[in-house]
Amino acid sequence: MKKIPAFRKALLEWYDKHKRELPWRGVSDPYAIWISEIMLQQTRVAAVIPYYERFLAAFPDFRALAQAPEEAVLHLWAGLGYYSRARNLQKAARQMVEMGEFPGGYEAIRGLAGIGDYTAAAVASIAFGLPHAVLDGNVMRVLARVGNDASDIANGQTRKRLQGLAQEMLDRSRPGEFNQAVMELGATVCLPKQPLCAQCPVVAYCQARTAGRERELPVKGRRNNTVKVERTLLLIWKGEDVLAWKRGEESSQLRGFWELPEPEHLAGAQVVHSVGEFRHSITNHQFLFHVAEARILRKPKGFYYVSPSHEGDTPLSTTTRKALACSKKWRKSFPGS
DNA sequence: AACGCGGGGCT
DNA sequence: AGCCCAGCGTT
Repeated sequence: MKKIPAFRKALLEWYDKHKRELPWRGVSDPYAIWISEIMLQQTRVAAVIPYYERFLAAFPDFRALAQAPEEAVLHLWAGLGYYSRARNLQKAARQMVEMGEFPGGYEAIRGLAGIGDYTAAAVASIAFGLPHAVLDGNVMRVLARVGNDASDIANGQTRKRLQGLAQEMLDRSRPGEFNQAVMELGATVCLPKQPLCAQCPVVAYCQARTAGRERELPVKGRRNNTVKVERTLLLIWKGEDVLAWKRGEESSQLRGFWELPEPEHLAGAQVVHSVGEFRHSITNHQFLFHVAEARILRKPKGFYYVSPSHEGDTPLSTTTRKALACSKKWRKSFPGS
């Protein structure tokens, strides 16, 4: 692309004036920047903010995080999704304790658990001012449009080329802010469906806009169809406690979280009544959960009565919490039952 | 290269 | 009803 210096200048001036005030903006602590970047992986800013505040209050530095019980970390992460991020976070914190410090170079950062190309470049540039360009969904969209590039961004070769282009565009005097400026543009102006080109500081450099094709870019390969599944969760009370089981180490998903039993688990369970239903969609599955209260004669092996109100040592899965909410709502409409 | 992983908000 | 989101690790 021509006029790269002018592009950088226009973008950075816009960023200085229009950037959103976010809790991790203006922070210089690499630890805090790292936490924010991990939370922001595939997760919107609005969802991250409250988690970020709570997490930093609970674990102010990598030593505190390294020492914490995994249950406490998962509890603070519950609801944010992609739980391997939380486990890798703690793994990386322990790596830092071994190293004696937060690593200050790109390769060392890239070697930490849960850190890939994107996050390594983000932390290196924002926390340490190193000249590494980030490439995420926002950057790919902006670059594909600026260059009017109709290549499939799901393709590895395309990504490699875009990574090179991003590196070429990077303002080496302000790498961290330039990276954030491109992402900010993608998040607030260069939107996927309806780009706000009238507000765009670099519209003059956008070849897709010139061609009138900005809404058609970027091109992305089609993904899997969604699968619909119907299931039932059982609430079996013993006083204030409810019967649940814990996902063990062998579980590939939601490891360490507590789940409610289903009829298949409990051959002898007698359903008392239904308390409602809720929808829950994850990745390409769309669940409809029926929720029922039930009774059993004897506690089955592998199940325990846990207290939903003392969630500190029993992280509850989102479906468990939604089912408990159904029960609470049902009780409100049928008091005394 | 393809897939699994959460969950929510917007179109 | 999809699409998309400051992606990463495994196979």
